[in-house]
Amino acid sequence: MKTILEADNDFICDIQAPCFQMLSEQEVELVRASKTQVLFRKGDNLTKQGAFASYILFVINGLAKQYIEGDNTKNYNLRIIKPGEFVGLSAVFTKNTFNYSSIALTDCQVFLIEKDTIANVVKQNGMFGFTIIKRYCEQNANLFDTLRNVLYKQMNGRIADTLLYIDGLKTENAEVFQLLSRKDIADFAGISTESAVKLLKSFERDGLIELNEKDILILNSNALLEISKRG
Amino acid sequence: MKTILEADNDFICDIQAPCFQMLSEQEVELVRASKTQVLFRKGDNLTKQGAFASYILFVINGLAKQYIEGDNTKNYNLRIIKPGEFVGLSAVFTKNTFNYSSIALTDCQVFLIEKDTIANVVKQNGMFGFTIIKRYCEQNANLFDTLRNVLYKQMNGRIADTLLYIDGLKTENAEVFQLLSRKDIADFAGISTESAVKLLKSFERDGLIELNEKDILILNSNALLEISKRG
DNA sequence: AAACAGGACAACTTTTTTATTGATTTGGAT
DNA sequence: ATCCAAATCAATAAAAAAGTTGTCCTGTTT
Repeated sequence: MKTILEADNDFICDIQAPCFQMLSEQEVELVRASKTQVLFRKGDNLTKQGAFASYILFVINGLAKQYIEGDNTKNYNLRIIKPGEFVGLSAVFTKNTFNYSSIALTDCQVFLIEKDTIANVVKQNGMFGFTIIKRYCEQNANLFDTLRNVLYKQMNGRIADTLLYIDGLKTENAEVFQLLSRKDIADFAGISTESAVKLLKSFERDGLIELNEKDILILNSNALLEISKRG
Repeated sequence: MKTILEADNDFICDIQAPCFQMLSEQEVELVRASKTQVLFRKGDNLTKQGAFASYILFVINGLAKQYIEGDNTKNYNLRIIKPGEFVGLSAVFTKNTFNYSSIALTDCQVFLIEKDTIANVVKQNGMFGFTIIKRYCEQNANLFDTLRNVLYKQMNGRIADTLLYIDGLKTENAEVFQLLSRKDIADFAGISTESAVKLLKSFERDGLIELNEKDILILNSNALLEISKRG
């Protein structure tokens, strides 16, 4: 008997995502043979910082949150992982362990591909390798932005940044703010929850944003951009 | 700078657990070289059903819960994982993926050992292999009990079983019941949460147990044993 | 030294989750 | 057809978590 978890496996995850289109029949077969599909429930960890990474993850649908864990309970949120994105790319080429954790914000269909398989396909297929490298570089560039953010900006700039970033996801995922608590937002900005709450209220008072329960509407993105730039 | 996550790594996890005592200097070195230590926070997944398993986990301290995921939201709890126990033994020898999920009930210091390493050490050291097999068999035997439970017993028997099982953990972990919700208990017994609540109350009325907030005191274990046997 | 950014703490409110209870339904066994 | 075990549903209560706000403390900047 097939459980729901396995059902329609072939149907759902036949490798239709754009980035797999450039693979040859034989290469697709390689990937298909080594992959496994998993339903991560809301709240499940997709990756755990420090755990061995023998595979990469490719998110088919659902949203997840990638973060680094510090001491005690201080996490820093790095990004929202969207459908069509990879998690754990660095595991393939260098590091043997995940250097961040990630957790499902909604149920996520994900498939896992063993790193040897990806490595082999990359070696065979330059074009595929190219897109992988490109993605990896993008993530890397974002890391630099993040670092700059933390190093040089203060509260206002950071939270403005955070709001603009998350707002950018709203086109594809209108409900994204509903999935995030004030603590989540604070952890994106790298400030305390209380400070985040206060800043949001003050932005609202200044007419920059509007708070509807958990949803946040950006009223004046130029001003926010300005605040973000000013730091 | 060392983060708390890494600090005292060598100190905490030098392989002092009984089951590693029988390893030679050189074998310990093998394990030490391939292992990584991770702090799983309360609520983190130690394993995810269906994900690739390239390592086994050894719990140093903390408690976790192992369960199988069904369709929708129906989970079945298999066991409480205690310090000194392995998770994912089957990954080493046969299956390439975890066939259950597990989640930390408290913060857990765990170390992860790559499966190749364990396999090699087992091949070298018969005595170590023996204890690994022994543990594996124990887990297996418990699985049969579980199966029998599900197949042949009804509510009363199942919840009596569950209570006796969890109560057995109280000697080492007095607070174990505090870590479990009524849903957790229901998922151990494989019944609905509401039924679990009602049965617990009825057991209390009959003087078999005493409910103090989340803690449960067994007053008449013989009667519970009887109920468990009767099924 | 004064001003400021921002975290920590405490008190409190609101929201969400968990627990509880009774009523109703379902699907087998008898 | 009837009885029973047990799930489901619905309403409510209780507990826990999240959000909010004000005050205070600390380390920097000017």
